[in-house]
Amino acid sequence: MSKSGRPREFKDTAVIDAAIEVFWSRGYEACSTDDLCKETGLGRGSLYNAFGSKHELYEQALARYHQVGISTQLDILKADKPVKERLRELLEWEIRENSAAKDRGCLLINASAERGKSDPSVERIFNQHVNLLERAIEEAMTEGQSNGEIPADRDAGELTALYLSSYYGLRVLHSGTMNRELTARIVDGILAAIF
Amino acid sequence: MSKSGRPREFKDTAVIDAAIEVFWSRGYEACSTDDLCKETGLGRGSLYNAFGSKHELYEQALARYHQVGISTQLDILKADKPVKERLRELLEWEIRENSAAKDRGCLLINASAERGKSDPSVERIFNQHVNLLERAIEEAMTEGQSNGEIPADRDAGELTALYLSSYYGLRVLHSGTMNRELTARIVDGILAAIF
DNA sequence: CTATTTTTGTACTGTTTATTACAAAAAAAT
DNA sequence: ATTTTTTTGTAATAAACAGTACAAAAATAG
Repeated sequence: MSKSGRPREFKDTAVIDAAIEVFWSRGYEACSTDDLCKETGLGRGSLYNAFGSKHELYEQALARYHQVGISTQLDILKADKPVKERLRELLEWEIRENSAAKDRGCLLINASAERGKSDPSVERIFNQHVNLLERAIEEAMTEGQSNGEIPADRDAGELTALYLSSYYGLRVLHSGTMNRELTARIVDGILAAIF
Repeated sequence: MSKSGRPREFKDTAVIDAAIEVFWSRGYEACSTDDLCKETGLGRGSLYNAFGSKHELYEQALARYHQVGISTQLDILKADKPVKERLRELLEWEIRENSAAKDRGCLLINASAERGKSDPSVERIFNQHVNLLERAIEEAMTEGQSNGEIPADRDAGELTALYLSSYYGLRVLHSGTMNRELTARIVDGILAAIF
């Protein structure tokens, strides 16, 4: 059972990774299908044959970025370490990640800001990402409270919301201002507020 | 000394306000000069004669949005009230503001996410906005410490960074997820962490 | 080899884009 | 009333856009 003809000359994931780079650097509207062809190395025929449209490729790029990103973040939050270390390491991961991404910030936040109100698929994936992160943070908080790292009389939901919002603020302010002193103070301030 | 001919049929500020609405709803790249003409009510001739280009109108829109926004936020932060009330009121202002803006969030954050890395004027105005906000928050924090509202042994710079990042996270998460329970918990969590 | 299937590059399509050109209109100055 | 200055709407322009058509190429299956 297989009538395979000529095989593809590219790996889908490599193309999507290249597309992530393009959308990350220029955003959705400012990048053209020509840009996508050039950066992925595909011709128009191949690109449209494999992905259907610019928007479908965008969706796959966001989905992959989400997938990779959420898994590394959840790994950090669920590691077998003191809660304080995990929460610090997530913040430090963001610092490194943003540097590696040339201060372009988080692709999902950028997508939400550019297209969240006009593209339901962007809104959906952004919500999913935040939700998974929020749940993992809350688990860490309650764990910290039951092992004595965090005062048990504080509201776990509030602690979670505080950390989550500071984390997203960090991402926006770090890439937007590139003020390293400010970001260092944010990291210290978040941890000092919880522990 | 004035050789004035036919006077304008529009007020510049009204046109810029209409342009703010367009850029806020669609972003920079996704909105066309036709959109701008339709929403401002100007013909192409008038628009180009008065503003020069789409980008120059964008710059004026961002500048006006910044001006109006920073002044109301600084008014709240410098009001003659307990520091705790001021800091709460800024968060509550954001809730109302975002609702009034139909969950489109902050135009400057959106602009920074869409174009911060490719448009120097966006980066400049975003930095200026954040800086003014940061300074006013720090003033409020040190004032709170000297009048006993805030424990004096905590680092004012860290408290400022914490509040600022949470505030920006609130803005992003509020408009991005439209999760009202989360935003309420963020507000409570920020205040509980400082007072 | 031949038949079949799929990929690939190129040329093309029709639309939309930002911006300009320009003449008619409208007001003010003299 | 005529000149001067500016605004205004329309028409035009050239480039860029997302997407399509299609034939040649390349591989497998038999």
